[in-house]
Amino acid sequence: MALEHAILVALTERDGSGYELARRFDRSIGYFWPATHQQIYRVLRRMDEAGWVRHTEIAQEGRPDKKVYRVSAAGRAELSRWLAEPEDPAVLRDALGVKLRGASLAKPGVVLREVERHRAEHATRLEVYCGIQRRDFPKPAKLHDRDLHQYLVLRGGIRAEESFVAWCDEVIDALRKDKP
Amino acid sequence: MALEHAILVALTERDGSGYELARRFDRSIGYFWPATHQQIYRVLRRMDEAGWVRHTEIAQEGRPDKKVYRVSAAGRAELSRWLAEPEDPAVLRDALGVKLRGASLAKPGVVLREVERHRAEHATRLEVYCGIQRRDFPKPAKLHDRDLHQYLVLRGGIRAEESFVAWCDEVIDALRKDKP
DNA sequence: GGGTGCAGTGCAACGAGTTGCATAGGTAGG
DNA sequence: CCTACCTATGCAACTCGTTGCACTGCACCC
Repeated sequence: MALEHAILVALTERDGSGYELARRFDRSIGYFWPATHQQIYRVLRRMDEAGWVRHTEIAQEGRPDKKVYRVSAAGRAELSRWLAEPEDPAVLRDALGVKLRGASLAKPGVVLREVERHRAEHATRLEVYCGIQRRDFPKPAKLHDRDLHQYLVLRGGIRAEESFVAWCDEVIDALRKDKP
Repeated sequence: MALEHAILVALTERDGSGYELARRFDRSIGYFWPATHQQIYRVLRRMDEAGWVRHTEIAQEGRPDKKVYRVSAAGRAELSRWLAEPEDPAVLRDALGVKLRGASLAKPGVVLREVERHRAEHATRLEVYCGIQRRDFPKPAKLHDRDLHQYLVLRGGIRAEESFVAWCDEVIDALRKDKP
């Protein structure tokens, strides 16, 4: 139940509408906590009812009105309560592991090709993250507080993708050698 | 929708009851596709109705009867169909990233302690996986087919935990230095 | 002129996963 | 002796997340 809190963090960084939050999730927080606009709208309404956020309706020309949300004092209190609360460590959940484990039940090469496909996709993500790192954090040693935290989160994404790609390479190599 | 397929893989390796499958998930496949006994029971019934598995009721003394499931021809067909079907790569989803991003909104040290806690838990998991590796796969170069696949899946778990622990160390180091 | 994409909100239905509980006898430990 | 856990199944209720759709109007490209 952390989408509420992910939204609180995002809104603390900057106020925004549901739509705008969904875009931001696509580009940053969503790398670590994906969410669709649907989910965000529903949760924002719930948070509004709970008093964690307040909204201001903004009339616009040519396009629909929007509701811009900001975090209330209660929301900030809830966020700092949650930050201090111990969280269960996340678990892995990747169907590729299941497929690999069942690889001998498919035609030869089928799972190998799937691993290669996943490798390519993760390598692409890694490229994206590295690009962000080069562009936004060229001098990591100088970073403090918020900027530092954002950088470290990105580092987590980079490390995760790197290790996934390296694993794929190990798997691809082993599967090729196993087939004479 | 891969729990069905995870169960098919597990049942192909060895027939079993719902309960027994739940135990096995706790100890092996569940490292990559966690599932509770509840979920497994429900999905097994659905799979039975769909004809992917068949069950035999086995009377026991002193304890409840059990239903032992085995994969049918239709189940094997479905499994090989699924294995050949491209899967969307898994996404990261870890609340620790959200907490880190919101670290400056909590009292100093609160998030640092949480990262340390997670590091410890992931290090423990890593130890468990390494133990399994030493015990079950002392000579990885000799492995083939099923054994090789199982080993490679385990390697994925090890790499993921290693990289998570390394990231935690980077974060802990950076957070300590940032606080004068 | 028609398709696509963006901005903006939202409903309705579904599927996946979690939690609490119930039943029932056996076995182990404080 | 009582608590707690193990084997074994299952119901009920819930939360969480996904997918498909609807409406409006502008801008862009072919």
